[in-house]
Amino acid sequence: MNKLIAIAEDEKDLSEILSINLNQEGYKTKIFANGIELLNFCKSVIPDLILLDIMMPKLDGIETCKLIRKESKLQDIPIIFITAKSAESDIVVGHEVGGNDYLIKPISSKVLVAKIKRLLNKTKNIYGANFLILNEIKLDMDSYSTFINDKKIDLTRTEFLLLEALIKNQGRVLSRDQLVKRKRIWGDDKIIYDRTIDVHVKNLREKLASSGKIIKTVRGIGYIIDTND
Amino acid sequence: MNKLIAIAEDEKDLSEILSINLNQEGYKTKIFANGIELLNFCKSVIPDLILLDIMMPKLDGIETCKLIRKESKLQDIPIIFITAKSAESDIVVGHEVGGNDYLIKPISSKVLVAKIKRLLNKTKNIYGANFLILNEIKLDMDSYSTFINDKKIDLTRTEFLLLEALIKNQGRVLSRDQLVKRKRIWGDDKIIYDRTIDVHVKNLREKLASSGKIIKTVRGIGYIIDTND
DNA sequence: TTTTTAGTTAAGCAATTGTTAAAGTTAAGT
DNA sequence: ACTTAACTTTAACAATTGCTTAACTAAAAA
Repeated sequence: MNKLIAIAEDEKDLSEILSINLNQEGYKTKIFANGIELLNFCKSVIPDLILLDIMMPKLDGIETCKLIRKESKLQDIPIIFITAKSAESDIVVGHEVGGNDYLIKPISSKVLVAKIKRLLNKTKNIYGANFLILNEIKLDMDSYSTFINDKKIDLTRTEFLLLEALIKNQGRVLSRDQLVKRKRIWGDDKIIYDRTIDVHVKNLREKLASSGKIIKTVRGIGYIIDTND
Repeated sequence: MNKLIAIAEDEKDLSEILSINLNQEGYKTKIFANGIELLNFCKSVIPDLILLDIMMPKLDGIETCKLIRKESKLQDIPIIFITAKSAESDIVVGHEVGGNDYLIKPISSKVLVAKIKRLLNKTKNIYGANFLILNEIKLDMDSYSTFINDKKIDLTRTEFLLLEALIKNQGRVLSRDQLVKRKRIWGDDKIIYDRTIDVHVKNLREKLASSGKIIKTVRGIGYIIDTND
């Protein structure tokens, strides 16, 4: 089924380009000049994803997001904030009010589509799949238990979630910085020294024994799961 | 995915003709009357290629190009200058400030499309994944790994990023100075002796083995990737 | 030939990562 | 509330990697 993406953005140039790009990828789009228009529309139709510019007249993105998250029918819709290059603090606030991701201007169409795809596919997988499997490693997402060749091993909560993050991003390097900012592991505002990751990785490798080899270090960048060799 | 071409040209007749021609070829276009308008737009959206008239009111093509090349997010966008028949010197200056190619008025639509295709086809994406491909060389931008004929080779972070810069600017000489100032490689304020580049290039060539031949030295100027011969 | 520029080498040094142990934290049981 | 145990985080130090520089050689230009 064709997904509907709502775009709330007052810069017409930008919203049109976004819309064209998304249409080409097979998404339907609907453009709104501010938060009020968007919310009005949502009374009758529930979009599958919302792009929300933070700086907007009448009702800005942050306030709009807060209102969306209050509506039980709308509260699980993925929201991507659009923010100006400079305003790093926007990202933090965006997260706090329930944003799922953000795009920093100028926006590349590649990044736009990638983020949207990621979010739309994610919501699909949340329901149903309770196992995360990678070769001989199996994570039971319900019981938080880990198996290697169906033999149970004990991981702590942090180790388990770290391994989950790495597996879910298989083939992509995750920097310490990206890892340390994971809400799923460290909540909203806890600040963790990035080298803490190294210790967890060390312990993970140890507990995974020979399977631990798949956690590779990419010097100068971060860690990655790589099953080749 | 459909590419967006930005046209900065004050002669409305010409920009419309260019736009129509490109639309027919399946490109999206956006017209700007001068450099300022273009740069403004680029604060929100990154075009895939820019056509830049040298003679423009407010902010001419050369100055516009200089400003684009200073922005790390925009610095690798292919730029084609549009210049009047007489002004041969424009071509030289255009190259110096980082232009990739030029079109001389009157512009034939055949030449226009050919030049654009040549510049855009250099890097193709496969599977929507983040690959940078040049002949037998493939860079996986997610895992920071490099392949030659699908065989993995080990590059260090710096070598990888240097190769990325050269490939993204294929056909354009990058001076040691330009390279040494790349934020993506050396961050904001690190000062590097420019001949350090030579050593990295030497190591790169060695690791790329026979494929290393494509990194050419342009004596007195810098390095370039050139796949001819 | 002289001068300039680029290629190459190797050593010192800086940056990054691995590892350990101790201190801090949390949670559960008594 | 106290104790204990398990886990997390940090700090310190060791090991490693690879970046940068300087010095020398080779090649090209003047």
